[in-house]
Amino acid sequence: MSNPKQLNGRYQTLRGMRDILPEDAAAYRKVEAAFWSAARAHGFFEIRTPVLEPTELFTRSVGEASEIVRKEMYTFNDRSDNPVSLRPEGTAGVARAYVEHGMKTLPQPVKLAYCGNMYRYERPQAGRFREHEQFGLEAFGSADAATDAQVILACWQVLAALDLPDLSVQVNSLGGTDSQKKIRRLIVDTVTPHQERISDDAQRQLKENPLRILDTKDAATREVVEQIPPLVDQLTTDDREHLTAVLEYLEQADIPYELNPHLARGFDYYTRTVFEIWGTAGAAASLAGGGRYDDLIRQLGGTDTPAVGAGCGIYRIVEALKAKAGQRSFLAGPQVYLIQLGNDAKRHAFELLAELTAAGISVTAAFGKEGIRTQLRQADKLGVALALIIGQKEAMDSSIIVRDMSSGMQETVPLKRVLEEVQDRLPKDVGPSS
RNA sequence: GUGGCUGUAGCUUAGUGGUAAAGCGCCAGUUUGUGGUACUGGAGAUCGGGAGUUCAAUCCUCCUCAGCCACCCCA
Repeated sequence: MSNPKQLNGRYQTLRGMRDILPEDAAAYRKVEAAFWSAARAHGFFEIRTPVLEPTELFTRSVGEASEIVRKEMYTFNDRSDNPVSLRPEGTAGVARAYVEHGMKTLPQPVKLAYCGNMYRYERPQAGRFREHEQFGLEAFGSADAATDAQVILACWQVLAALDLPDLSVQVNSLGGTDSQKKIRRLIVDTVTPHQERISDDAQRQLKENPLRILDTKDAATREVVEQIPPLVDQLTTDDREHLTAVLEYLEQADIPYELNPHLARGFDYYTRTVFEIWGTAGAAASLAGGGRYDDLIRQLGGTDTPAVGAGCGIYRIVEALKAKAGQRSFLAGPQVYLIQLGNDAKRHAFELLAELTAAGISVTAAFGKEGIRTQLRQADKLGVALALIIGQKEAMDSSIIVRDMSSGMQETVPLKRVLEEVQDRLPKDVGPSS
């Protein structure tokens, strides 16, 4: 409908989509590495599921009435006219895979980790895009509170490993199936008499998903919400004990948490424990969120299986990382710059390139450039540790100049010995990231 | 989906009702084969797109698209 060419006839990314440039990509790597390391430490196995799923998978799991399903899904009919959607979140697909592949026959709990792009057709805003990368953990087949705590712990450890300041873990319980009914009833009964005072959004929520009213930002609505009696009192004894146990485990692991009775989540499938981890920007940029979903597997056609999981937004974590005082770039450029002067030298240089790269050394060269000054200048800008200079003279007697870029000291060595000379002089601990 | 602000070279910005500047970056050079400083030159903008008003619009009006911010919601 709209013209795809916006920038003077050139193409640009779709709304809410963005290129992740090398600088940020390096930070993503860093975060992903921290995640996989924690996932491995906690015994989670990687799973990769499709980006595209039948639309019904999400309407069933995330919820027909949820904001996400109502207006934020990329939904369309494929060429066979089947309604399909880009995944708006990760849990549904993993849960589907658990059922589809009969993972109930594996030793329980089955612990799965994933990392991938999620899609939501929203209005872009700070920390929110239409495509975003998320990593997550899901544990199926354990109803134990310790499993809830382990998922929270794992997320916490990822963020802590990245040394993010001022993290805050928010925990609440929405109750199991029975208590949740009572809680919804209580909210509706308390708020309804004050309907005129609450916002339009809240009135809609009251009908569609009363739990959502809990975290309203509207001042007037908030006042009404404050009148709701403590929800903890509505929990069944089992639910209350479960919550208490989760909190006790968190304490044991030294995780500073806050019991937040206003915490609710936008997916309908949550039962009992829900949690979020906030960074310095508070609720406005929750870095991670998740909870227990004991009914989901059955709703998706599997046998009754308790489960708990979490998802974390990588870009938000990257933002928090970059905001840290004195944070340096994670970009790792090449270590060695190959300077060649003249055609003979260029041939030798190319041979050398093959040899050094095969040995795992990160080498770069600008073969189109001539002139030593230009090439040195570029080597400097790239911040390489060493420059290797080969000109006519060196090409003739099979030698090469090894120049240390920070000290300016250089030495001519036989071509045959370059590899070891380079290996000797490169800082050992600093390798290319990845 | 709702509301507010914004839109000039790759980036950050200046500017005028008569078709545009600067800094950074990029490219090339500053007599001999050596960088980080300095200097010189060059490339690069249909002033987001479209329509309108006008003799004339980058500058005025409208529409549209995009970006930013907030709400809804979420990572």
